[in-house]
Amino acid sequence: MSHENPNNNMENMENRKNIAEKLFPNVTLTPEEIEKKYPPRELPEGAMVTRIAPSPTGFMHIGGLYAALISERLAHQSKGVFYLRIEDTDKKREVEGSSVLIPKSLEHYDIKIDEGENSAGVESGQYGPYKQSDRVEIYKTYVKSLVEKGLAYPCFDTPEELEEMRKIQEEQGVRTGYYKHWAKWRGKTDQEVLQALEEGKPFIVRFKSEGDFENKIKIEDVLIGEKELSENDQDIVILKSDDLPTYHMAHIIDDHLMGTTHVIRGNEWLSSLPLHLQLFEKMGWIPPKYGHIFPIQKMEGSSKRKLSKRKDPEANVAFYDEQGYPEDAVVEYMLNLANSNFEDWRKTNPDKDNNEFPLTLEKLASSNGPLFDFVKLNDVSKEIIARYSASEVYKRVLDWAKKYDQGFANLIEDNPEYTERILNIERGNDGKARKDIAKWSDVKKEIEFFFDQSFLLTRDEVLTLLPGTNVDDIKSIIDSYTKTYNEGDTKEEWFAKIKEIAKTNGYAENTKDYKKNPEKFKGNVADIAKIFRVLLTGRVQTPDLYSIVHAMGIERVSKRLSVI
RNA sequence: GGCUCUAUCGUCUAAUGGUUAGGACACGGCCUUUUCAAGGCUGUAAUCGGGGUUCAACUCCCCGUAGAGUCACCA
Repeated sequence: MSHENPNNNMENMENRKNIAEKLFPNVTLTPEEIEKKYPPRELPEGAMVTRIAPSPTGFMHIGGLYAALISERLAHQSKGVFYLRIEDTDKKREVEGSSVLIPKSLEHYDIKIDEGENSAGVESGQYGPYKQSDRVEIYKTYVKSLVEKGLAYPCFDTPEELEEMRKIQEEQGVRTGYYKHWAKWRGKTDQEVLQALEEGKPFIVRFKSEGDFENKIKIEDVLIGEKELSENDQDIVILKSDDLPTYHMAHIIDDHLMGTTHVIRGNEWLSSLPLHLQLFEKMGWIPPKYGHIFPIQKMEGSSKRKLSKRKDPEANVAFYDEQGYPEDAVVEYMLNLANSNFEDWRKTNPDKDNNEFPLTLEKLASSNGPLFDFVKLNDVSKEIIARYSASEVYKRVLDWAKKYDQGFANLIEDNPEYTERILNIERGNDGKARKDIAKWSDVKKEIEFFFDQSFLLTRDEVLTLLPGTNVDDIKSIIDSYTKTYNEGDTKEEWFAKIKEIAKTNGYAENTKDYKKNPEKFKGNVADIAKIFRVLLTGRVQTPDLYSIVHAMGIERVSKRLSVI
């Protein structure tokens, strides 16, 4: 390790080359050759190149979708590129077949990737391959050159030795890790390394950090702002014993080669940012801008915690599809979390596609670990569904039911016109539509009673729903109704007749009269309506009765009225 | 535990040293009304605590407290 003698330096360089060659006998490429294949992107000024880079370890996490949505909007609004890169360098945690879930989810939410492998398995883009396991030659080439330059070194510690070291560090109360004098193989002579290699010991490659933990460096995060963090002094692993790189190394190389300008990722990465910046510097590359977003959290008892893959079904994006939330609802809810001015924008632009909303990093910066709020999601969703036409709702519900409730799917598919008529009740584009459907799984319980197949009401049940009402009165009321009913009546005409029926049967015509002199009446007109409501629907709370009567049709109405 | 980040109504947040601290969701009331929704009007509700700096602090600084993240041959 002499720096004084130039001959020694020359000798060291030779030795390192020798070591690198022995480490990677099959690597024949050079960094320069690789760089040539990844020319700078030709994009307009200010265009952002962003990516979503998940590891295929199971289902897609809602936080991943959130980061993807933000990244995609930023890229496309700046006429840039958004791409998907699969980071499958952890073979132990990889879940077979889960990588396809990612493009599937993105496509489902209409988050368009410009490059990467889509759900059909077709890869597009000139900066690939977009799956890290297909890029091992690239990583090894760079790692090899790092070893040649003396910026990385092989390490032959066994896991047991590392465990032992860690224990000692914990006992001594010092920082754990592979750094300074703890970095045993960093100080070994070339001869010792060569010998270990000779013996065929398995190795990993570590980055040789020249950082000092006591040194604070200023880092610039596009979301959090300028912060001070300690310099990295850990000789982190960059190449594992299975020949695959670690995340740190792989993402540095990929983001550089693929021309990424902005990395939007979870803030669990913030503490390793000094390391990443250091790696970029040592590679001689300009780092992208980093933005760390806080995780979406939920309340558990009285404390907040990150949405957990294991405990929380809502952490899985598939959950929202199962529940039947329209994609737009999930997207708009997330846009609202990302930029709180989204709501105002939506209010002033009710008909615009949410893609037109200008998402900004500035507004995103203030989002600090929001709590997932189902009530709010439901509200957003209700507003969106209220704007759908009956036929759109029908189509969406049917699609959903075919996947998650086949029985219900059959029911409404057998009665398309009837179902649409039902769904059209109190639905209009005047902004005053019913807002009682938040998700497709709500629809069944809302409209079930319309269908004879799922409607069974006995006389006794009717009477328990109408306590204190005389059976003869009910009969008489129904009788007057059937006699005066006219299919062509308007809502006003129809209700005038109900009032008339109330009057002739000793009920108050309107609530005001009834409230003035309750003792003079058997009840009021609301009670009359209630009788029909119960007989027709089996419940005491329903949408507008006139609409129900007309949606059901004369035959069904008569049949239901005849139960008594 | 070390290091780091964060802190405004119950929730999501607005207010880049000067506002009666604003909005949305939720909750309550009233109006409308054949029930329920929807709609209109309206109300309750917040700057974590303590010190500074300043004429003036939600805003800047320090110390607490709380929450979160991270400390792997995982990403």
